Order: sequence, then structure tokens, then C-alpha cells
Amino acid sequence: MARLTIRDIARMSGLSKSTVSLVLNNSPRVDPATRERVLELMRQHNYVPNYAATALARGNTRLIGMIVPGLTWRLVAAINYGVASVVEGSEYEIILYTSTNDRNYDRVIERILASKLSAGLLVVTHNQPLEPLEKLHRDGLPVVLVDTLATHADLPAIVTDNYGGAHAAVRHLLELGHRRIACVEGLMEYPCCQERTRGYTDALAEAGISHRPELVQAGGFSAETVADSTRALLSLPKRRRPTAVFAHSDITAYAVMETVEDSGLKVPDDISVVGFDDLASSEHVRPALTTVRQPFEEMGRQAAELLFATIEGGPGETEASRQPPRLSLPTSLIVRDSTSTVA
Amino acid sequence: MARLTIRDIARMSGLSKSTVSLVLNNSPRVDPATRERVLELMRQHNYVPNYAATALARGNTRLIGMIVPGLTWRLVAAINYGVASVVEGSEYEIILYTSTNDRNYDRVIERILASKLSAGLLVVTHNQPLEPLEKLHRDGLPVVLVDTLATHADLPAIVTDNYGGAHAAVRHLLELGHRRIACVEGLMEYPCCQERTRGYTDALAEAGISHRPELVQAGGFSAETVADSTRALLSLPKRRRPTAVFAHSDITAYAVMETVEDSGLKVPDDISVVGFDDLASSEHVRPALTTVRQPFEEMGRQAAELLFATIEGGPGETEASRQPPRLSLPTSLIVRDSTSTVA
DNA sequence: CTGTTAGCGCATTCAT
DNA sequence: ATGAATGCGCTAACAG
Repeated sequence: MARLTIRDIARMSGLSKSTVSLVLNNSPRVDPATRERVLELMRQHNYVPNYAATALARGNTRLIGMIVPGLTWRLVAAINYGVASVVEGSEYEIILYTSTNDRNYDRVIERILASKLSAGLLVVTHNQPLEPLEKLHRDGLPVVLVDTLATHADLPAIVTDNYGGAHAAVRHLLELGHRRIACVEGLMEYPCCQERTRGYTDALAEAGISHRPELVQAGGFSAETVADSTRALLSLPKRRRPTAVFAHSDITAYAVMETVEDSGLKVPDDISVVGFDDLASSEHVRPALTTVRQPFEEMGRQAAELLFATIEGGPGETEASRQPPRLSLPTSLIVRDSTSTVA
Repeated sequence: MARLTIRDIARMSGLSKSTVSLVLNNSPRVDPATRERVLELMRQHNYVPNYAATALARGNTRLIGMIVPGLTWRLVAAINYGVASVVEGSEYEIILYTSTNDRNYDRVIERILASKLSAGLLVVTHNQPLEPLEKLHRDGLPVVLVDTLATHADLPAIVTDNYGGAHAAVRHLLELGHRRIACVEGLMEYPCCQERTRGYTDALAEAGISHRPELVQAGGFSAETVADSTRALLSLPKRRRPTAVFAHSDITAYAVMETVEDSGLKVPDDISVVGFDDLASSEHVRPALTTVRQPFEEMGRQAAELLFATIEGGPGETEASRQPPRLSLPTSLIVRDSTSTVA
């Protein structure tokens, strides 16, 4: 597999390297006939330009980095798919930075990304400090956040309407006649979770229901904490006990449902449950979970397109680019079997 | 962010480029004192060698390609995690090739991978033709298959014991007293599915149960086909109707369970169901699914390590390497609530 | 429209 | 132990 170089093609075609290079780069200023001849030659000999050489000469690569935290793979699959669907139509490739533990996050940022390996960066759902990313962005590396709701960050981002989603979920419960609606929260360091609680609180307030702190429980990401919280809710005296639970995530909702059933109550007959995310499995859980769907795939697509736009747009220190675009995609309520009218 | 080059470091340290280069490559023939001085300088100025330049000069990159088919993301998450956990301890990065549709598979193989972008290739669960991969491998690009049970392929692979897993699943049902055990198959083009049917058939035969073709149904990957197959099974006269179903995958099992319940029967009371894979969601499905666990994460780890070994091992046309290593990882039966003794 | 000439940043001989 | 020279394969002015 003696690799062919551009020089070989040049010799074979009787042209010079530069002309061949022009062909490679689709330059209009090359004779269509010779152009076709060269292309044919390449095809015949299975010539492929050396990536490293191209990158070096150009001064930039055609790779985009994608940072995804290890723990959120279940959400990330769909995002990835969306990203991939637009990337594969381009000349770019994805290079994947997964940090399975948090410690090497800094290494990833400081060392690898500084090596000019990627032309842009997609950062998926994470709660690491954003300062390093902002610095990179200021230094000219396009960065797009995906599902990282960092309100204070000075970075372009694709997010979903967490507030609206939560609000709609609670509205749904209210319309079913529920009045005592609990909330089992996720990690409140995440702005998205803060938004969800805000949506919950506001929806209740708008319905004229006064806030009851005892109905808002910490959940976190651990099934045990969620179980504890759920038991705390169930142990309330009957007339103060919630008839419905809004969970900050589908995973949380699963744990809530399991705890409810373990304690001899039925979902949705005794307690309705709404989740958030619409993971693929939520359709198969029994009862099938009513939940707020996040358009993950679409988010991935939009994020990739935004990133490409920024990359192609050049340094673009225009007035418009100083205000980083922040696209919020709508969520939708998927009503299934885990919610019903209040008994 | 005017990027520093090796030349800058050389100037600052009063040395020549080549000496600095020697430091970068951990050459023993450089004075420990100067070596430390140079390293310190690099640290201070946040110098990182240009990846493309290094790759070009060396003639090889420190990237490993990972081909994953778009449709199997749910399985792939855990594999990825395993791969990432070993890659992040190395100097390599992952570059992700996802083909969301099958058409560009050839393009991926022929063009991108031939561009010397990756030092090795990890190919995850796919059913594309393997010839191109074999060719690449012969041409010196290390390739490792993950969960692609291609019995006839001349490539190193990490697989799981599909036969043994299926066998164990059916044994489990037999021990519960079931005699009429159906099988809802996956895509039979996949060798792994062929193995699963073989395990099913053999386990029955060993128990002295004669093969009943009507109990083996096509499932494929579509929920509707599975539903059809399940209804066909349920519509058998009561004394020929199966009391248990072995499904080729968890997803298939979900659809089987739903169809069973739609028709008014109960899992596991009327019909026991066993899946294959142990997706994360199988724990949350109701009834929680009894299934055969594949050690996805471990597969990813092993695959990455095998790939590294081959890369570092050089061209290695030894006698041992002519016989491509084929590691089969054991599966384990996870008993949950979807199986019970026969009524 | 096409060829000439210089690099891109680094690794790697060969000298010293 | 360190420096000078050369080339990896390609792009990008600048000429013609």
C-alpha cells in the first residue's frame, strides 16, 4: 500500500502539483477537461489526500471536537445521532472527547484542544466550569454548547425550553384535577433543573395554589435518594399527601414509580407521575410514562449547523456575533399512561 | 492566541529546534537539566505541539477511528464508555464515524479511512460487508471488530458468547418447568442471531424436546413484525401455545410483552419472557425483564486494549498474528420478574 | 488556465 | 549533548 501523493498524480497527469491541488480544492480556475482527467486518475488509483499534510498546510483541520461527559450517555445517544447526521454530509469528522472521570477534564481542555486538532467544539450536557471554554472561544475556537443551560456563559448554545416543559407538565396535572402536586428535583447545580422547578412553581402559582415546601423534594441522580424522597412524600398524612408527582427526569420518574408501587399504591390510580426527557425506554416502562419530550436529535442537528456556520463564518467579530446566539427548542408533552384524573 | 511553535521554544531556551524536539520525544540523549528547563518553559507558555505537523512528520497519527452504525446507539453507549475509559489513559483520541444511513458506508471506508487519519480502527456491531475492512487490515491498518460476530472474517474481534447466553436463557425456562418455549428472532443476517437460535435449539434438544418450527418466529428489528409474530404464537390452540418466549433482544422482548398484555394475558403468569442484552431500561420495564446480560463496557475496554496492542506491536506479521485473536466474553443471566414457573 | 516557489511545524538523519 | 540540513504532503501566493 505504497501511498500515492499529490506528486504522483501530478507526474501521471503531466501536470504540476499545484494544479492538482487546485483540482482537489475545487478551484474554478482550472480547465474542466484537465480537471476531469485528474479526478479520473485519482479515482483509478484510489488516491486520497493525506489529512495531516492538508491540515498542516491549511493551518486548520476539518475535525470538530465533541465533549461529552461519561455519565450522560443515555441522553447523549440521540444528540450524537443528530450531530452525526449533519456532519456526515460535510467534509468534517467528529473527534470524541469523553471524560469518564472528572479529573481529566482540565487536561482535555488545556492540552488536547489547544493542539489545533479541532476546528470547532461541541460541548454536550455537562456541568464542568465553563471558563476554559469561554477562553478558547474568545481565542477564536468556535464553541457551541448543547443542552448546557448556562445562563451566564458568553457562549452560543442550543437548549430546550426547560421552563416551558415543566410548566406544561404541571398544567397537564392541574387539568386532570390534581391540586397537591409534588416535585422531585434533579441536581440543582444544573441550571436546567432550576428552570424546571421554576416552571413547576409558576404553574402552581398561576393556578392559585400556594407553594408547599414539603412537596418539593431533592432527588439528585441516585435512585436511592429519589426513593427516600418519594417515601417522604408518601408518608405525609393522607390529606396533605400529593396525588401527583412531577419528576425532573425520566430516570427519576422510574424510581418514583417503583417506590410508589413498592409501597402498595398504584400509578396512576393513586398517584400520577410525569417525567422529563422522553428517553426511548419511557415508552416501554409500565405504565408507559407521561413525560416532556426533549428534541435531542434536533438539538444535535441545530448545534452542528450552528457550529459550522460559525466556523465557515470566519473569525466574525461582527456586532451580531458578540451577542452569542442562544436557540431554545420547544419541548412537547407526551401523554401516556402514568397520569390520570385525580381520584 | 498566536500559537507557539517549536521554534519559539527553541529561541527562548537558546537551543535549536531539534533539541527541543528530542525533549518532546523523551529522548534519553539530552541533558536532564536542559530537558527540565525546556519542559518548564513549555508549561509556562502553555505550548502544545501541533498535531498535524507531528502526524505528518511521523507518518502516523495518534487517532483511532471508531465506526458505529447509526441504528444501534442504544447498545453502543456502554461500549463507547468502555473504549473511552482506556483511550483516555493513552495519548490517543477517538474519531467517530457514524453512518446514519448505509449508503455512505463505502465512502467512509474507502475515502476517509484511507486518508491515514487513524492509526487503527474499532468497528462496532454492524452488518456491512467486511471485505473492505479485511483489505485495510491486510494493508497494515489494525482493525478490531466489536460485537460483530463474523465467523468467517479474518479479523481480530471481541464478541460475546451468544450461543451460551441463549442456551442459559432457555435452560432457565426449562428449569421453571416450561416445555413449549418459543423463540422470536432478530435479524437473521446477523451471525449473533444465528448463534442465539442455535443456543435455543440445542438447549431444547438436550432436554429431549423435539423442535417445533411453529414456535420459531421472525422478529426483525421492527416492533410491528414482533407484534405479528407474537400474535401468531398466541393464536395457536391452547395446548400448543407456548408458555414462554425467548426473544433475541431486549427491544424485541419489550414488544413481545406489550403484545401479550394487549391480548389480555399476563407476563409472567401466562407467559414468561426472556430477553437478550440487558439494556439499562430493562430494569425499569414492568415486569422487570429477565434477560441475558452482555458485558458491553468490558467489551469496549478489551477491544481498545487489543487494538492498542496491535498498533504498538507494529506490523507484526508473526505466526501468532496470522491467527487473529477472537475473544469471546461470557454473558450472564439476570433473573428478574418476567419469568416464573409454568402455571 | 497552469507552473514556480515557499513555506506549514515537526522529526530525523548526519555532523560536530 | 547539541546544531544544521532535509523532507513529510499539501496549500497558497505569485508569476507567466
